[in-house]
Amino acid sequence: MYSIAIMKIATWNINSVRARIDQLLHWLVDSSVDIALLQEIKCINEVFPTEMLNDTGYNSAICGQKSYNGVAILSKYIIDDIITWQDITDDSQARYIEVFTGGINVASVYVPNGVAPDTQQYEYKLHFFDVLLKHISNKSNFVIGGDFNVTVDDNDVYNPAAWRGKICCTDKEREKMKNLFDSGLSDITRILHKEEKIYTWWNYMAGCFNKDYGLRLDYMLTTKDLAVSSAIVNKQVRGNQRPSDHAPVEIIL
DNA sequence: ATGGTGGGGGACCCA
Repeated sequence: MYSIAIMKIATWNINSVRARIDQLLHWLVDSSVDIALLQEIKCINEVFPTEMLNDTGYNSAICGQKSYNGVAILSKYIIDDIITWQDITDDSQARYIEVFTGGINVASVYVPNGVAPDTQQYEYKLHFFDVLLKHISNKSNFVIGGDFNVTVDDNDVYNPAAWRGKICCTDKEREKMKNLFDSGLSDITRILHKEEKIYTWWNYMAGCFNKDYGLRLDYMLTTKDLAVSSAIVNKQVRGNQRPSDHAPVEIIL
């Protein structure tokens, strides 16, 4: 059963859902988001603001963790068939949740940061991509959004020369993203905005947002059986008081 | 110049 409705699906690394619940509710309403994919909720399921979201018209599926990580999916539609990373791997970090809602399969992912090449965390990041690729291969009617912590090319980096070889900009990480694209997932933001500089994350430090010193780390990837009419970065949300360091990416399906 | 900010939780870890 394929959806023929027009829907807005968006991803946002919120950097603590409890610190930004008011911003979340305003964004959902102001942007008319139908399905929201959240990362870095930084709380356990029991203290996620499920009731406030329900009062605003959203069901929640949560894969939480104390203090760090944590992902969730909010939907105006009924949520079925919830799968978390812990259901499909022996990894205890809360970085992936997948559901069926609004007639499509949707996943929210928070790829490890990786810290720097030649670290254990970097190897964990590369391995995470391999496990993710294996899990999502051959899916259809599928949208996966989230913080992939990788730039695909120089148009995703404000200062490519300075960032070359640094974390989020290494060849090995970019190869993992290409593997996802080769498996049938479309980088819909880039497809609809070729050759543009696009960023979704700006460091809190040194006024990076005001200088537009950013990276594109957040993506909405869609299988080719889905038609997407727009994909934008909502920079207004990054300009809020006490913002997340990431801006949402919003697509219309 | 190796700084700067921010969230979690209550000293440092993570980004």
